[in-house]
Amino acid sequence: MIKQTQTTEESIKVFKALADPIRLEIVKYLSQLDHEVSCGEISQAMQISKTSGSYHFKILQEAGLISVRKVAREKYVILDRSTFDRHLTHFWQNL
Amino acid sequence: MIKQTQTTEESIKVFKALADPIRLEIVKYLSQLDHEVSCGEISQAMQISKTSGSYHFKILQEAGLISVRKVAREKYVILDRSTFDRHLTHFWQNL
DNA sequence: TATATAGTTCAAAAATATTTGAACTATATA
DNA sequence: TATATAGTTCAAATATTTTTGAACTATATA
Repeated sequence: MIKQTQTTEESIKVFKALADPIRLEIVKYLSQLDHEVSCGEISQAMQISKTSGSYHFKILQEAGLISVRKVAREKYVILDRSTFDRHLTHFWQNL
Repeated sequence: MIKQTQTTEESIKVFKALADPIRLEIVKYLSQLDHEVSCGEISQAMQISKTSGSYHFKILQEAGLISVRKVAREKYVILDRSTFDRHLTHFWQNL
């Protein structure tokens, strides 16, 4: 049993990040693939501009919902499920 | 095992509703008491005006996170835990 | 070297969300 | 009946979020 701490601020960031249709679709897409995917591939799949993609990835990353690996020109993202667990799955425990 | 359906729109409403410090505090307060509480009592505990309270309760209600019972002049609210379960606790199952 | 590709940054515009106070409805009580 | 209480509604002001395109950095490739 692991003791969790999280500030209200962190939770707000997570809920804000999930409170947008594009970002929720990105999460759904990543959860189905369940491996690293490049930002370009995701932007294409979501039909959004790269500028818009860049904005939304930043918000997801700052909420801790995705983690990011830079490989040369490209950026690969993957879900960080521990953050979902902490804030969603174990919502009542950590409130 | 119960089959769940939920639209993206519903999920967005829930996450938006939780993406605000006042509303998250209201949820925390209600979860600790775990029984019906009047809007007035909550507004007082949160130190917000009744107008602001009214606004936030509406958003929580429209997201399905609280249910409401009107008794004469007063309005009593209580958490609807099934909505939290559907959208948070069982996030991955229902995505 | 020249050109293409992946992604970022910036500022302006547009869209949404929140706060505020005044006026309101409905019910309770002196 | 007069007054107080609980909560709603409205519109204006403010704050925050999202979109957009142009200019940019860094890397790859012809």
